[in-house]
Amino acid sequence: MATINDIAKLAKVSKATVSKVINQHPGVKEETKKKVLRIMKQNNYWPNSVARSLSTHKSYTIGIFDPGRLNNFFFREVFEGIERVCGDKGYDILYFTDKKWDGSWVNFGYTEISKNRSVDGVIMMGFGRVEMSKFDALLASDMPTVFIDLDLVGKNASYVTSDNFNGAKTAVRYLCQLGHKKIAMITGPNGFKVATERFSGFQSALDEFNISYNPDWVFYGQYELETGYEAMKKILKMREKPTAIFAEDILAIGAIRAIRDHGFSVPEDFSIIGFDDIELSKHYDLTTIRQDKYMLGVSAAELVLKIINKKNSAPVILQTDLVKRGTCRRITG
Amino acid sequence: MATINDIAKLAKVSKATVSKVINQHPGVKEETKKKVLRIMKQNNYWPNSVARSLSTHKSYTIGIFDPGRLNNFFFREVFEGIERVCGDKGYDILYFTDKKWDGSWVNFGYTEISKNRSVDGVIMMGFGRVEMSKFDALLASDMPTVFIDLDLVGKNASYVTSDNFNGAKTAVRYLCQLGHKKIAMITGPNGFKVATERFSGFQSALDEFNISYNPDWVFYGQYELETGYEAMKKILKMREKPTAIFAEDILAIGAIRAIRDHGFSVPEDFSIIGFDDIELSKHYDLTTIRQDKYMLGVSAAELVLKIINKKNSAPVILQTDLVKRGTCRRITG
DNA sequence: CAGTATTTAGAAACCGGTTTCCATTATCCC
DNA sequence: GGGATAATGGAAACCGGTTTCTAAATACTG
Repeated sequence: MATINDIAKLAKVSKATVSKVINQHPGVKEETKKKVLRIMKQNNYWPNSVARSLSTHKSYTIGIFDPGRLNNFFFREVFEGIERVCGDKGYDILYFTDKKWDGSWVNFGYTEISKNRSVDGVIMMGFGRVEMSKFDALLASDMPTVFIDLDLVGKNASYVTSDNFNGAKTAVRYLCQLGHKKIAMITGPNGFKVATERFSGFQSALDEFNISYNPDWVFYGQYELETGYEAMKKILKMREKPTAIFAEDILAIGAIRAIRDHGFSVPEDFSIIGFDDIELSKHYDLTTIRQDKYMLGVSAAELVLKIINKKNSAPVILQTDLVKRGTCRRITG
Repeated sequence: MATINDIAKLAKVSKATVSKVINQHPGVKEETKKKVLRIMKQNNYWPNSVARSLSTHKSYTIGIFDPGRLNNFFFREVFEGIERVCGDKGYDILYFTDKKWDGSWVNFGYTEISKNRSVDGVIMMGFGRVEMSKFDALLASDMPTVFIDLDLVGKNASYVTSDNFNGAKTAVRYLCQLGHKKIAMITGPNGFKVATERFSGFQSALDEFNISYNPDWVFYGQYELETGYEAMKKILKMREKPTAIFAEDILAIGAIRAIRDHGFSVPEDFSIIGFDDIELSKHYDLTTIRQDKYMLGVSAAELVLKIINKKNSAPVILQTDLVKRGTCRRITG
């Protein structure tokens, strides 16, 4: 492949001049610029990214850290949103893999890893609220950073998330409006930001309707179908049972399966409302709160590009929608 | 961050020596090596990847092209397999986005794009059998390349795929063994390699059981639920109906939904067998042929690393499994 | 037309590494 | 102890760009 030196020779100018033409710097006569451009075109020349990165410390690359492996149901859509925006702006995506370092001494955190590759910014996704100190250096650094679903900010760091609180509140309010007074909640790991916020929304809606909340009807677990299934099994054994259940989609689906497996049905015996609107939910006709996952990715990418370009970096909170399908019914009394 | 020059100064040696230590080249006295290593450790130094790439033309990075956006149900798992292997070997993943070039003149194909970023190899996924000439340059180049589900080979190119022919054959044979003689097939776009192979497997199994195949019972379309749904609707209107249907999972699920929506049931009225074993299939209790998507990713990554290391590059064909669930039944007569 | 201001182009240093090749030093042998 | 040989370390070139700074060429004054 042609290099800048080849082009310089062919155009009988110095590489400095070629570089100026490439980068549209002033101080090159129109005539020479034309000549250089012609030669570049003839040779299908484009400056080498790596060399460019070395001298500019920029790379037209956005890094992604995703060590927790963002929930399968989410990943693809979020990634697609990121990809769309990055592509449109000419950026590629560097996905940092979990490496097992060869017992080498280096103690590289996210900042060092990112700088070592000269990425222009990073998107952090799939992190829980664990070991927050791991982010200190990154937050303090000048590396443009956007967290997905983790409300961390810094000089050059911000975040995007769905409005989990209001989304959950809408869900539970909807159940209340349908006449439900006994509402259970099954949710994710206790420390997770999203789970915490949704739980607050749950409580807030109940308050609004003057319903006291029963701690026995709140279950925590992993974001796995089994968690919902097991929690529901417990509910089914209770003397006093709730009439409705609020749970993230995959947990809600687990609950539905437990209900059916035990000879009951939805929504006749229990109303169920989910959160997320994952692909699967349609197949269970699950009424749920929709998060726009694609938009989450789009927003994250746009935000990191803004930070890179020194524009405003206010966090982005995406609104959610209530998607009414068939798992909730009105009850009386 | 410390550079090689800093280390050289601190250790009172030349950067050439530091470089030799880093790369474990011979010709450095044990004593100096120890000293240099100590200084490196003290300064948490690790050589800059970009600079390294520039001089070695290697980057410890695998590129991925995925313009067709590999089927949602596949992408995540395949990607995870790739990621696992790359991570274990110290490679990161560069995901090339679809860029809209700024009307610039450059006419860069996959080869140029890859070389421009100095990736060590590329994995091509989500491509159909369209415009094969786009791959000519890449196949002829020295860029280590692995195609997923596209049987292209070259000096430094190979591929991984599932054994679609035998997988399909197993599926249809299973139906035949259950007594079915009237079998329909719904499949993907006509030009796609995987669709073609599966169709051959379908035919081959029928031959084996001396069953003539009815062209009216073969449907092509996109890999979308609706395709299966619509095809099944047509089947339901036929005077002579098949008793069993073979279709890729998402199409099979579409068919199941159509069957149910029209008041029939599975497997009582129709036996259905799928192909892929996507996440959704469990939820429909779909009997299907399982492709190991994670392993597809693992194999692709391992293969590209082999090519990079000048080891053998024979294509990898993964075997499939019959997963018996509840959508097929034995019929008599 | 000489003197000054402005364009324009290029030389050189730099980004942070690797690698070749040569000079020095240490080791070996008789 | 001197000469040959092997081990060691560094200078310099290179990878392919960007950027600064200065020199040369051109244009503008009066």
